[in-house]
Amino acid sequence: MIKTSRKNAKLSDVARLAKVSTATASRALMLPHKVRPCTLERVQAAVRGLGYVAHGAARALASRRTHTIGAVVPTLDNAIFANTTHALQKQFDAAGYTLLLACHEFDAAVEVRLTRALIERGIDGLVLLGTSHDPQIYAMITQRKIPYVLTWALDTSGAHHCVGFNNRAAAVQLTNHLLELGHREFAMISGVTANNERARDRLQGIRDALAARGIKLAPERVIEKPYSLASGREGLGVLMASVRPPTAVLCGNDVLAIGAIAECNALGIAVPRQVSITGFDDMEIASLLSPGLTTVHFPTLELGQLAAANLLAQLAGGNAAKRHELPIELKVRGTTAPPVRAQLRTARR
Amino acid sequence: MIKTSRKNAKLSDVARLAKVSTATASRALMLPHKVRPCTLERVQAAVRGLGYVAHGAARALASRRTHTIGAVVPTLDNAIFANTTHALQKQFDAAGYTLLLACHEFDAAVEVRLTRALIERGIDGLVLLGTSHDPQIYAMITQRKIPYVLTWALDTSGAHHCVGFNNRAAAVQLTNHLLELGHREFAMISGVTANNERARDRLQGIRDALAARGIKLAPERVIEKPYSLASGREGLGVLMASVRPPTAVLCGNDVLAIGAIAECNALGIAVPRQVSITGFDDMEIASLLSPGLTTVHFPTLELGQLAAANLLAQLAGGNAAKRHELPIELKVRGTTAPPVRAQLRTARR
DNA sequence: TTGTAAGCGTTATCAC
DNA sequence: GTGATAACGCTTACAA
Repeated sequence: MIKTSRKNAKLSDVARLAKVSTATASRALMLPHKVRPCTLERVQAAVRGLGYVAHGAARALASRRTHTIGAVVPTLDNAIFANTTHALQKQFDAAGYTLLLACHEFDAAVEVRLTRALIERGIDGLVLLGTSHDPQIYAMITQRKIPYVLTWALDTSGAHHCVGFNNRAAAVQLTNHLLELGHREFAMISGVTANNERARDRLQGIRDALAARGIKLAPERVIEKPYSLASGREGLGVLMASVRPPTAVLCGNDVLAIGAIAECNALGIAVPRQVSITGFDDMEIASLLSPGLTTVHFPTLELGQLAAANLLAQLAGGNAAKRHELPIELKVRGTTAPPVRAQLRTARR
Repeated sequence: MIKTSRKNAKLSDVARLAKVSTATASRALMLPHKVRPCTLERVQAAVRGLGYVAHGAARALASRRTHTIGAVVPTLDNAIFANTTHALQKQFDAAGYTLLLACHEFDAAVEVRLTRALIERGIDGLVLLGTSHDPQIYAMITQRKIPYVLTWALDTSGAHHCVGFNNRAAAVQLTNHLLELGHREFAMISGVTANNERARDRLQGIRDALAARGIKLAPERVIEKPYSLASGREGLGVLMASVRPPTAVLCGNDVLAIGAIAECNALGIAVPRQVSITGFDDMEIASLLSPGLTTVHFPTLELGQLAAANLLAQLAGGNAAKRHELPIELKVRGTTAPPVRAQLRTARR
């Protein structure tokens, strides 16, 4: 049985037991190859014998590195962010870094506060989700020279490292697909666009793609709601109750899309025969249950991996790409025929 | 414009600018009421002027508190853990603590390594998911006297603080419901039970409830697979292809259940007319799309909140409950009639 | 290869 | 209420 001493062993205890100086003991742990094998062995034995665990704060204070990386994300309630965060943690762990996590729930002021808290705790690097952030945040990390990477969206200024998706292009692609199917009556159930350039970019992409065909997205055809199933249901209800219901409803993310489909089911509206529901984000689950669903898939795990790799490269002093765009994938499933009313409307023109 | 000095301001800089000692400067920040208002004002002005941010490592070294709490969870890929983690982070943040997060992906050895890493980084408290952990983990946190709380499951030994669910009782409840509907042919698609007492408890609860009625769960009626949609599909396929397919399939979690339903759809098996699919965990999404689904709901957000509160109470030296069981909820939706074959089989006996 | 010793930036214990 | 000053436990020049 291991003897449990009153106090936790310190490096000096290890050094004494191994009959070396604290400097050598430290080296044995940090740079094993810079120490003679037999002394290394003695130190390691002492470490095991005492159950020594390094004191991170002391180590950080002396070495000026915490081996900790911060991540500030909107929320973990959304699978896409949870996945990405998971991937981040995994990659960082593999590189010997621990993850400090904070969720701001789409509140810009909270984001500033949380970021400040992380910096104060001490982080060697920072992952920020999205590109639009309070100037205070950029000021803090710039002044303290903390390496960072923006994820999910792509920075247009060229000032920041970023690895992400082109949300606008994704929206254009999805909209064009629907246009080719013959749709002309569009609507969107969008996430809240405030403090969320991903939501804004998606909405803009749709507007742009439609504008290219001379179609305008009327204000009453754009519903902005928080990401939730209930929002999706409500949004669809409002849209379909209007005098001129749309034939194609684009949803800001998978949760909204699922809610919209559920409401269609509840209202007896056939999908996609009467209305096409499409959306952004993963939706593996949704597509399983509603096989006709067309979506834009974003590889969130790869995003996390590459974002982590980018930041680690910066930390290693290597040459990390300033901008890395990940490809998205349009997943067309089920029917290719346009909804009934879309055909009628188109024909009438 | 704020002047950006070459180096980050230290407390001694603040003290000099405010014309006080570092001791007073420190007090002004830590115990504002122990300092005369006018000096407090001077210090605060200096802090603002210099953009001073405390050095966490130095602070932790001197005060022996990191204001950081660690959480080791299986994964964030599963919504239930992501939700709980989100709630934890939120609660801890509100109390001035930052969250260090690690995911072990159901690997016991990784869990030990990650926990050690968190301890090494310095944590004031620890949240562990589940009750079954490597003895090394308990040894480390006990020896270092780190307050901790076990979550999700309930500790039976009484040795640990825990706040969680009675997974076995939940399984009994769900099984009894199916028994009352007239089901006699049961099967389970379980998660991997190794290193997962939640999965084990659920399986055991089903076995117990059936045994009480003299029914045995045949080995070929228990399929153990990782939590994934694909697993659910495969599992159901195997079960229904057997010579004597079950009428009631209990799924270890929502993801497996959704997969099972999807496979039913693909195979043309009517749910719940030909087979009842039920499961554990949230399933708000699944139930929206397959209204007949009966599930056991676990309030994961409340769990996170209460677990955090328990740990914070311990940290504050207060009296935290040693064991806190959260109620689960059986959500019966849709049909109450037993599946067709179940009726036939029962009648034949 | 190893040892000596000077920090790292705070907090906390004393006196005053 | 405030100010010296000694920890806190480790890393890292610099010396040997």
